[in-house]
Amino acid sequence: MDATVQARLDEFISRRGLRRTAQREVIVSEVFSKDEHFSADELFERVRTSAANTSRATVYRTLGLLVAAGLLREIDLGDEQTTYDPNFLDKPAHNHLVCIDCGRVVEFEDAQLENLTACMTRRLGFEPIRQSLKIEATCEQLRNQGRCANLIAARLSGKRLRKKR
Amino acid sequence: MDATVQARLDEFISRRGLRRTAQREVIVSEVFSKDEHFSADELFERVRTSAANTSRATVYRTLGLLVAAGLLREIDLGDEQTTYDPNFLDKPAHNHLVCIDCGRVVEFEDAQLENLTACMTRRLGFEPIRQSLKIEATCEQLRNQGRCANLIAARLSGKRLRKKR
DNA sequence: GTTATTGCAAATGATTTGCACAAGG
DNA sequence: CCTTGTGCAAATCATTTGCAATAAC
Repeated sequence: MDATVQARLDEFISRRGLRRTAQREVIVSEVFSKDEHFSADELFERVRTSAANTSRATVYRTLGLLVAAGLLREIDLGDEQTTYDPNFLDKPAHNHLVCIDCGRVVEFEDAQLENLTACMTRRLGFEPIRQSLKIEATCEQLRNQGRCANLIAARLSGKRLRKKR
Repeated sequence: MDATVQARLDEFISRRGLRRTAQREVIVSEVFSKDEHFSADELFERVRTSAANTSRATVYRTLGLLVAAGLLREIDLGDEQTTYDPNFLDKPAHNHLVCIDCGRVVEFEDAQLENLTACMTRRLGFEPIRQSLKIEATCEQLRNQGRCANLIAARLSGKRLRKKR
Protein backbone atom coordinates (compact mmCIF):
# COMPACT_ATOMS: atom_id res chain seq x y z
CA MET A 1 0.00 0.00 0.00
CA ASP A 2 1.21 3.40 -1.01
CA ALA A 3 2.61 5.66 1.72
CA THR A 4 0.31 8.53 0.76
CA VAL A 5 -2.69 6.27 1.12
CA GLN A 6 -1.46 5.06 4.50
CA ALA A 7 -0.89 8.61 5.72
CA ARG A 8 -4.28 9.83 4.57
CA LEU A 9 -5.94 6.86 6.11
CA ASP A 10 -4.24 7.40 9.45
CA GLU A 11 -5.25 11.03 9.40
CA PHE A 12 -8.85 10.07 8.61
CA ILE A 13 -8.98 7.47 11.35
CA SER A 14 -7.77 9.80 14.06
CA ARG A 15 -9.78 12.79 12.87
CA ARG A 16 -12.99 10.78 13.00
CA GLY A 17 -12.15 8.84 16.12
CA LEU A 18 -12.38 5.53 14.29
CA ARG A 19 -10.93 2.29 15.55
CA ARG A 20 -8.46 -0.10 14.00
CA THR A 21 -10.00 -3.51 13.72
CA ALA A 22 -8.71 -6.71 12.20
CA GLN A 23 -11.48 -6.69 9.61
CA ARG A 24 -10.67 -3.19 8.43
CA GLU A 25 -6.98 -3.98 8.16
CA VAL A 26 -7.69 -6.93 5.91
CA ILE A 27 -10.24 -5.09 3.77
CA VAL A 28 -8.07 -2.02 3.33
CA SER A 29 -4.96 -3.95 2.43
CA GLU A 30 -6.96 -6.01 -0.05
CA VAL A 31 -8.43 -2.88 -1.63
CA PHE A 32 -5.02 -1.37 -2.23
CA SER A 33 -3.20 -4.57 -3.11
CA LYS A 34 -3.87 -4.03 -6.82
CA ASP A 35 -4.64 -1.11 -9.06
CA GLU A 36 -7.68 -2.74 -10.58
CA HIS A 37 -11.33 -1.84 -10.41
CA PHE A 38 -13.51 -4.16 -8.39
CA SER A 39 -17.07 -4.61 -7.21
CA ALA A 40 -18.10 -4.92 -3.56
CA ASP A 41 -18.79 -8.57 -4.11
CA GLU A 42 -15.45 -9.28 -5.75
CA LEU A 43 -13.76 -7.61 -2.83
CA PHE A 44 -15.83 -9.62 -0.39
CA GLU A 45 -14.65 -12.83 -2.05
CA ARG A 46 -11.03 -11.70 -1.96
CA VAL A 47 -11.28 -10.74 1.69
CA ARG A 48 -12.82 -14.08 2.55
CA THR A 49 -9.70 -15.93 1.52
CA SER A 50 -7.58 -14.03 4.06
CA ALA A 51 -10.21 -13.62 6.75
CA ALA A 52 -12.95 -16.20 6.62
CA ASN A 53 -15.03 -14.23 9.08
CA THR A 54 -15.73 -10.61 7.96
CA SER A 55 -19.25 -10.03 6.77
CA ARG A 56 -20.54 -8.41 3.61
CA ALA A 57 -21.94 -5.61 5.75
CA THR A 58 -18.50 -4.77 7.07
CA VAL A 59 -17.07 -4.77 3.58
CA TYR A 60 -19.75 -2.31 2.47
CA ARG A 61 -19.26 -0.16 5.55
CA THR A 62 -15.50 -0.03 5.07
CA LEU A 63 -15.87 0.83 1.40
CA GLY A 64 -18.05 3.73 2.46
CA LEU A 65 -15.36 4.94 4.83
CA LEU A 66 -12.65 4.77 2.21
CA VAL A 67 -14.81 6.73 -0.20
CA ALA A 68 -15.50 9.31 2.51
CA ALA A 69 -11.77 9.51 3.20
CA GLY A 70 -11.20 10.30 -0.46
CA LEU A 71 -9.02 7.24 -0.94
CA LEU A 72 -11.35 5.27 -3.14
CA ARG A 73 -13.62 6.36 -5.93
CA GLU A 74 -17.00 4.96 -6.83
CA ILE A 75 -17.57 4.74 -10.54
CA ASP A 76 -20.58 3.74 -12.51
CA LEU A 77 -19.91 1.56 -15.48
CA GLY A 78 -23.56 1.12 -16.33
CA ASP A 79 -24.00 -2.32 -14.91
CA GLU A 80 -26.05 -3.10 -11.85
CA GLN A 81 -23.30 -2.83 -9.30
CA THR A 82 -21.04 -0.03 -8.19
CA THR A 83 -17.43 -0.30 -9.29
CA TYR A 84 -14.62 0.95 -7.06
CA ASP A 85 -11.37 2.45 -8.27
CA PRO A 86 -8.48 2.24 -5.79
CA ASN A 87 -5.95 3.94 -7.99
CA PHE A 88 -6.66 7.56 -8.59
CA LEU A 89 -4.66 9.63 -6.15
CA ASP A 90 -1.99 10.13 -8.75
CA LYS A 91 -4.22 10.16 -11.80
CA PRO A 92 -7.35 12.27 -11.76
CA ALA A 93 -8.91 10.44 -14.69
CA HIS A 94 -12.61 9.78 -14.59
CA ASN A 95 -12.94 8.69 -18.17
CA HIS A 96 -13.58 5.10 -19.04
CA LEU A 97 -13.73 3.07 -22.16
CA VAL A 98 -15.67 -0.13 -21.67
CA CYS A 99 -15.35 -2.84 -24.27
CA ILE A 100 -18.76 -4.37 -24.82
CA ASP A 101 -17.22 -7.55 -26.17
CA CYS A 102 -14.93 -8.42 -23.32
CA GLY A 103 -15.79 -6.05 -20.51
CA ARG A 104 -12.28 -4.64 -20.42
CA VAL A 105 -12.09 -1.17 -18.91
CA VAL A 106 -9.48 1.35 -19.95
CA GLU A 107 -9.06 4.51 -17.95
CA PHE A 108 -7.62 7.55 -19.58
CA GLU A 109 -7.33 11.25 -19.24
CA ASP A 110 -7.06 14.01 -21.77
CA ALA A 111 -6.43 17.65 -21.06
CA GLN A 112 -8.07 18.77 -24.27
CA LEU A 113 -11.22 16.95 -23.31
CA GLU A 114 -11.27 18.51 -19.85
CA ASN A 115 -10.85 21.97 -21.33
CA LEU A 116 -13.54 21.47 -23.86
CA THR A 117 -16.11 20.32 -21.36
CA ALA A 118 -15.22 22.94 -18.78
CA CYS A 119 -15.79 25.66 -21.38
CA MET A 120 -19.06 24.17 -22.43
CA THR A 121 -20.28 23.90 -18.86
CA ARG A 122 -19.54 27.55 -18.16
CA ARG A 123 -21.18 28.57 -21.39
CA LEU A 124 -24.33 26.84 -20.14
CA GLY A 125 -24.22 28.82 -16.91
CA PHE A 126 -22.75 26.24 -14.55
CA GLU A 127 -19.53 25.66 -12.71
CA PRO A 128 -18.04 22.22 -13.41
CA ILE A 129 -17.41 20.02 -10.40
CA ARG A 130 -16.60 16.69 -11.90
CA GLN A 131 -17.20 14.89 -15.12
CA SER A 132 -17.07 11.42 -16.43
CA LEU A 133 -17.03 10.20 -19.95
CA LYS A 134 -18.01 6.67 -20.70
CA ILE A 135 -17.25 5.25 -24.11
CA GLU A 136 -18.70 1.92 -25.08
CA ALA A 137 -16.72 0.34 -27.84
CA THR A 138 -15.86 -2.92 -29.51
CA CYS A 139 -12.43 -4.59 -29.79
CA GLU A 140 -10.59 -4.09 -33.03
CA GLN A 141 -8.62 -7.16 -32.10
CA LEU A 142 -11.69 -9.33 -31.81
CA ARG A 143 -13.00 -8.14 -35.16
CA ASN A 144 -9.70 -8.57 -36.98
CA GLN A 145 -8.29 -11.66 -35.36
CA GLY A 146 -11.51 -13.30 -34.27
CA ARG A 147 -10.38 -13.52 -30.70
CA CYS A 148 -9.49 -11.36 -27.75
CA ALA A 149 -7.49 -12.38 -24.72
CA ASN A 150 -9.72 -10.38 -22.41
CA LEU A 151 -12.83 -12.08 -23.62
CA ILE A 152 -11.38 -15.49 -22.93
CA ALA A 153 -10.24 -14.44 -19.48
CA ALA A 154 -13.59 -12.88 -18.72
CA ARG A 155 -15.47 -16.02 -19.68
CA LEU A 156 -13.19 -18.22 -17.64
CA SER A 157 -13.74 -16.10 -14.57
CA GLY A 158 -17.49 -16.11 -15.08
CA LYS A 159 -17.62 -12.34 -15.28
CA ARG A 160 -20.91 -10.82 -16.25
CA LEU A 161 -20.24 -8.82 -19.35
CA ARG A 162 -23.48 -7.00 -19.99
CA LYS A 163 -26.38 -5.71 -18.06
CA LYS A 164 -28.57 -8.65 -17.23
CA ARG A 165 -31.66 -7.01 -18.56
CA MET B 1 -46.78 12.45 -30.87
CA ASP B 2 -44.40 12.94 -33.73
CA ALA B 3 -45.27 11.27 -37.06
CA THR B 4 -41.87 9.58 -37.28
CA VAL B 5 -42.35 8.06 -33.87
CA GLN B 6 -45.82 6.85 -34.82
CA ALA B 7 -44.56 5.31 -38.06
CA ARG B 8 -41.66 3.56 -36.38
CA LEU B 9 -43.91 2.29 -33.66
CA ASP B 10 -46.42 0.88 -36.15
CA GLU B 11 -43.64 -0.82 -38.02
CA PHE B 12 -42.29 -2.31 -34.80
CA ILE B 13 -45.71 -3.55 -33.70
CA SER B 14 -46.44 -5.36 -36.93
CA ARG B 15 -42.94 -6.71 -37.38
CA ARG B 16 -43.03 -8.29 -33.93
CA GLY B 17 -46.65 -9.35 -34.06
CA LEU B 18 -47.50 -7.22 -31.02
CA ARG B 19 -51.01 -6.18 -30.06
CA ARG B 20 -52.53 -2.79 -29.51
CA THR B 21 -53.90 -2.56 -26.03
CA ALA B 22 -55.52 0.28 -24.18
CA GLN B 23 -52.71 0.30 -21.63
CA ARG B 24 -50.01 0.61 -24.24
CA GLU B 25 -51.82 3.43 -26.00
CA VAL B 26 -51.99 5.42 -22.80
CA ILE B 27 -48.40 4.72 -21.82
CA VAL B 28 -46.99 5.51 -25.23
CA SER B 29 -48.91 8.73 -25.61
CA GLU B 30 -47.83 9.78 -22.14
CA VAL B 31 -44.18 9.00 -22.91
CA PHE B 32 -44.20 11.19 -25.99
CA SER B 33 -46.42 13.95 -24.67
CA LYS B 34 -43.42 15.94 -23.49
CA ASP B 35 -39.77 16.14 -24.37
CA GLU B 36 -38.62 15.72 -20.82
CA HIS B 37 -36.69 12.98 -19.15
CA PHE B 38 -38.61 10.82 -16.70
CA SER B 39 -38.23 7.83 -14.44
CA ALA B 40 -40.38 4.72 -14.64
CA ASP B 41 -42.13 5.74 -11.47
CA GLU B 42 -42.86 9.27 -12.64
CA LEU B 43 -44.34 7.81 -15.80
CA PHE B 44 -46.40 5.37 -13.78
CA GLU B 45 -47.87 8.26 -11.78
CA ARG B 46 -48.65 10.21 -14.94
CA VAL B 47 -50.28 7.19 -16.54
CA ARG B 48 -52.40 6.60 -13.47
CA THR B 49 -54.17 9.91 -13.89
CA SER B 50 -55.45 8.91 -17.35
CA ALA B 51 -55.88 5.21 -16.73
CA ALA B 52 -56.37 4.30 -13.10
CA ASN B 53 -55.84 0.65 -13.88
CA THR B 54 -52.50 -0.11 -15.62
CA SER B 55 -49.93 -1.73 -13.39
CA ARG B 56 -46.32 -0.84 -12.77
CA ALA B 57 -45.32 -4.09 -14.44
CA THR B 58 -47.01 -3.04 -17.67
CA VAL B 59 -45.33 0.34 -17.55
CA TYR B 60 -41.94 -1.34 -17.21
CA ARG B 61 -42.73 -3.83 -19.96
CA THR B 62 -43.85 -1.11 -22.34
CA LEU B 63 -40.77 0.97 -21.61
CA GLY B 64 -38.71 -2.07 -22.56
CA LEU B 65 -40.53 -2.34 -25.85
CA LEU B 66 -40.03 1.30 -26.70
CA VAL B 67 -36.34 1.01 -25.96
CA ALA B 68 -36.15 -2.12 -28.14
CA ALA B 69 -37.95 -0.24 -30.89
CA GLY B 70 -35.31 2.45 -30.72
CA LEU B 71 -37.85 5.12 -29.83
CA LEU B 72 -36.78 5.74 -26.29
CA ARG B 73 -33.37 5.88 -24.74
CA GLU B 74 -32.31 4.74 -21.30
CA ILE B 75 -29.83 7.04 -19.67
CA ASP B 76 -27.99 6.76 -16.43
CA LEU B 77 -27.76 9.94 -14.44
CA GLY B 78 -26.03 8.28 -11.51
CA ASP B 79 -29.01 8.05 -9.24
CA GLU B 80 -30.67 4.83 -8.29
CA GLN B 81 -33.25 4.74 -11.02
CA THR B 82 -33.06 4.57 -14.78
CA THR B 83 -33.97 7.76 -16.60
CA TYR B 84 -35.72 7.66 -19.95
CA ASP B 85 -35.27 10.16 -22.75
CA PRO B 86 -38.17 10.34 -25.22
CA ASN B 87 -36.67 13.00 -27.38
CA PHE B 88 -33.65 11.89 -29.27
CA LEU B 89 -34.70 10.85 -32.76
CA ASP B 90 -33.77 14.27 -34.06
CA LYS B 91 -30.90 14.97 -31.70
CA PRO B 92 -28.31 12.28 -31.16
CA ALA B 93 -26.98 13.86 -27.97
CA HIS B 94 -26.00 11.59 -25.14
CA ASN B 95 -24.25 14.20 -23.10
CA HIS B 96 -25.75 15.47 -19.90
CA LEU B 97 -24.99 18.15 -17.44
CA VAL B 98 -26.60 17.51 -14.08
CA CYS B 99 -26.82 20.35 -11.61
CA ILE B 100 -26.07 18.97 -8.17
CA ASP B 101 -27.87 21.87 -6.53
CA CYS B 102 -31.20 21.60 -8.25
CA GLY B 103 -31.13 18.37 -10.21
CA ARG B 104 -31.68 20.16 -13.49
CA VAL B 105 -30.48 18.20 -16.49
CA VAL B 106 -29.25 19.89 -19.65
CA GLU B 107 -28.64 17.83 -22.75
CA PHE B 108 -26.20 18.99 -25.30
CA GLU B 109 -24.15 17.84 -28.22
CA ASP B 110 -20.84 18.95 -29.55
CA ALA B 111 -19.21 17.78 -32.74
CA GLN B 112 -15.74 18.65 -31.50
CA LEU B 113 -16.27 16.49 -28.48
CA GLU B 114 -17.47 13.54 -30.54
CA ASN B 115 -14.45 13.83 -32.81
CA LEU B 116 -12.05 14.01 -29.98
CA THR B 117 -13.38 10.93 -28.25
CA ALA B 118 -13.71 8.90 -31.43
CA CYS B 119 -10.05 9.56 -32.20
CA MET B 120 -9.00 8.63 -28.73
CA THR B 121 -10.99 5.42 -28.82
CA ARG B 122 -9.40 4.32 -32.08
CA ARG B 123 -5.99 5.22 -30.77
CA LEU B 124 -6.62 2.82 -27.88
CA GLY B 125 -7.48 0.03 -30.30
CA PHE B 126 -11.27 0.09 -30.13
CA GLU B 127 -14.13 1.06 -32.36
CA PRO B 128 -16.49 3.54 -30.69
CA ILE B 129 -20.14 2.49 -30.48
CA ARG B 130 -21.66 5.04 -28.19
CA GLN B 131 -20.51 7.45 -25.61
CA SER B 132 -21.96 9.52 -22.87
CA LEU B 133 -20.48 12.35 -20.98
CA LYS B 134 -21.87 13.30 -17.65
CA ILE B 135 -20.90 16.59 -16.11
CA GLU B 136 -21.85 17.35 -12.55
CA ALA B 137 -21.89 21.04 -11.89
CA THR B 138 -23.28 23.73 -9.66
CA CYS B 139 -25.54 26.62 -10.63
CA GLU B 140 -23.89 29.94 -11.20
CA GLN B 141 -27.28 31.47 -10.59
CA LEU B 142 -27.61 29.92 -7.16
CA ARG B 143 -24.16 31.07 -6.15
CA ASN B 144 -24.60 34.63 -7.44
CA GLN B 145 -28.21 35.30 -6.66
CA GLY B 146 -28.67 32.94 -3.78
CA ARG B 147 -31.59 31.24 -5.41
CA CYS B 148 -32.43 29.11 -8.37
CA ALA B 149 -35.87 28.60 -9.86
CA ASN B 150 -35.16 24.94 -10.51
CA LEU B 151 -34.24 24.26 -6.95
CA ILE B 152 -37.49 25.73 -5.69
CA ALA B 153 -39.48 23.72 -8.22
CA ALA B 154 -37.60 20.57 -7.38
CA ARG B 155 -38.27 20.96 -3.68
CA LEU B 156 -41.93 21.66 -4.23
CA SER B 157 -42.31 18.51 -6.27
CA GLY B 158 -40.47 16.45 -3.68
CA LYS B 159 -37.85 15.39 -6.19
CA ARG B 160 -34.91 13.47 -4.86
CA LEU B 161 -31.87 15.49 -5.73
CA ARG B 162 -29.00 13.27 -4.75
CA LYS B 163 -28.24 9.66 -4.37
CA LYS B 164 -29.83 8.51 -1.15
CA ARG B 165 -26.67 6.92 0.13
C1' DG C 1 -59.75 -20.17 -30.61
C1' DT C 2 -54.98 -19.04 -30.34
C1' DT C 3 -51.43 -16.32 -28.63
C1' DA C 4 -50.07 -12.03 -26.67
C1' DT C 5 -50.92 -9.15 -22.55
C1' DT C 6 -52.16 -7.88 -18.06
C1' DG C 7 -52.32 -7.48 -12.90
C1' DC C 8 -50.91 -9.32 -8.88
C1' DA C 9 -47.89 -10.86 -5.81
C1' DA C 10 -43.71 -12.95 -5.04
C1' DA C 11 -38.82 -13.03 -6.51
C1' DT C 12 -34.39 -10.61 -7.43
C1' DG C 13 -30.14 -8.60 -6.30
C1' DA C 14 -27.27 -5.00 -4.71
C1' DT C 15 -26.96 -2.42 -0.79
C1' DT C 16 -28.44 -0.77 3.90
C1' DT C 17 -29.85 -1.09 8.60
C1' DG C 18 -31.58 -2.49 13.43
C1' DC C 19 -29.94 -4.83 17.09
C1' DA C 20 -27.56 -7.45 20.56
C1' DC C 21 -22.99 -8.83 21.24
C1' DA C 22 -17.88 -8.09 20.87
C1' DA C 23 -13.90 -5.48 21.16
C1' DG C 24 -10.81 -1.08 20.75
C1' DG C 25 -8.84 2.77 23.52
C1' DC D 1 -16.15 1.24 30.92
C1' DC D 2 -17.84 3.68 27.20
C1' DT D 3 -18.19 3.90 22.45
C1' DT D 4 -17.45 2.23 18.10
C1' DG D 5 -17.50 -1.90 15.19
C1' DT D 6 -19.27 -6.43 13.85
C1' DG D 7 -22.26 -10.29 12.23
C1' DC D 8 -26.71 -11.59 11.34
C1' DA D 9 -30.92 -11.35 9.53
C1' DA D 10 -34.45 -8.53 8.06
C1' DA D 11 -35.49 -4.39 5.39
C1' DT D 12 -35.10 -1.45 1.12
C1' DC D 13 -36.03 -0.27 -3.45
C1' DA D 14 -36.07 -0.38 -8.37
C1' DT D 15 -37.03 -3.71 -11.45
C1' DT D 16 -38.34 -8.43 -13.10
C1' DT D 17 -41.03 -12.55 -13.42
C1' DG D 18 -44.39 -16.65 -12.73
C1' DC D 19 -48.97 -17.46 -13.28
C1' DA D 20 -53.80 -17.52 -13.91
C1' DA D 21 -57.16 -14.57 -15.85
C1' DT D 22 -58.21 -11.50 -20.00
C1' DA D 23 -58.30 -9.55 -24.27
C1' DA D 24 -56.41 -8.93 -29.30
C1' DC D 25 -56.78 -10.61 -33.78
